Amino acid sequence: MPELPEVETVKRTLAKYLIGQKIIQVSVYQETVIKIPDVNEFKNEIINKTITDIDRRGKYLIFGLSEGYKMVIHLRMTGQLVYGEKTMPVKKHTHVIFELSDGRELRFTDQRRFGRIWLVPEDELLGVSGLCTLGPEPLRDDFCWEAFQSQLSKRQTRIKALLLDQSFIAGIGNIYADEILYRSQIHPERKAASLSKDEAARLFSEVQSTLKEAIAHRGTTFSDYVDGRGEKGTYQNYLNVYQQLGKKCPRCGADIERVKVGSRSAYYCPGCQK
DNA sequence: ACAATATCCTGCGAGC
DNA sequence: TGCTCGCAGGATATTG
Repeated sequence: MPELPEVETVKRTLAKYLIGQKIIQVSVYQETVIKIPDVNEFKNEIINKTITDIDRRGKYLIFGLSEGYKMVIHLRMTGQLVYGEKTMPVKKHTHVIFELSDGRELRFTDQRRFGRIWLVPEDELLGVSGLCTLGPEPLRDDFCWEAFQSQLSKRQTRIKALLLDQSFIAGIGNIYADEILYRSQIHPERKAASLSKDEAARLFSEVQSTLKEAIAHRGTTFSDYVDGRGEKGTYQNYLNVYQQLGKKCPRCGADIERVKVGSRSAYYCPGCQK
């Protein structure tokens, strides 16, 4: 599941190779992945544009293109964006291939077909669904403790559900929500407003440190995730609770348990998450 | 405005 | 062996 650390790693690996390259040709094999505009217009508009920069907002990748265009890509669950030689075997579920000016290719594959691509003029970027309602970026300097605490105190939903809400905070998915709550020693079913100031402060801090550590380890590869060069991450070796059912808590030795929060699994330690 | 739930999609493993 | 069922979860639409 590409969450903030995985998308950030894809961004960094791709930036090394793609900036300055021109898109020579594009093939679309699964039309539903192109959200905006329609496929023919997408092809016409993107050909001969140069990639000027790559940015990330939450789990969205934003490619700056020449002539003031932006291409936005969301990998959702199983999306992969890999740069490499034309001679690489074409994987099943390859939906879009971009041919680049250096003779290599950028390929978008997505087993579950949840991923989406938008191409818009710069001034219509906020028209990309989800982008304009995105909450604060947790690793930016302007991630604000006062606002975080104030928002928490007003919400009756369970804390795990709130961490997954992209309009509350951008970039956290199921893996890091569980890991962040474990490190903060907070039970996933606690109501957000019930957290003490100390608990909220721990949460605010662990959101940032967990995501930073995961980026340092190039993300978590649980099933599908690979970076922009097809390499797996290593943070799966450092998980404390996510998918660790039946294992012992590294902190207190209790058995890790699982509950449903909404329709998602939440893994936690019943011994030390209160 | 907020909270909770159904929906999309494919592959995989469990159970019979 | 081969079938069905449940599970995995990001974001959005819908319902209460």
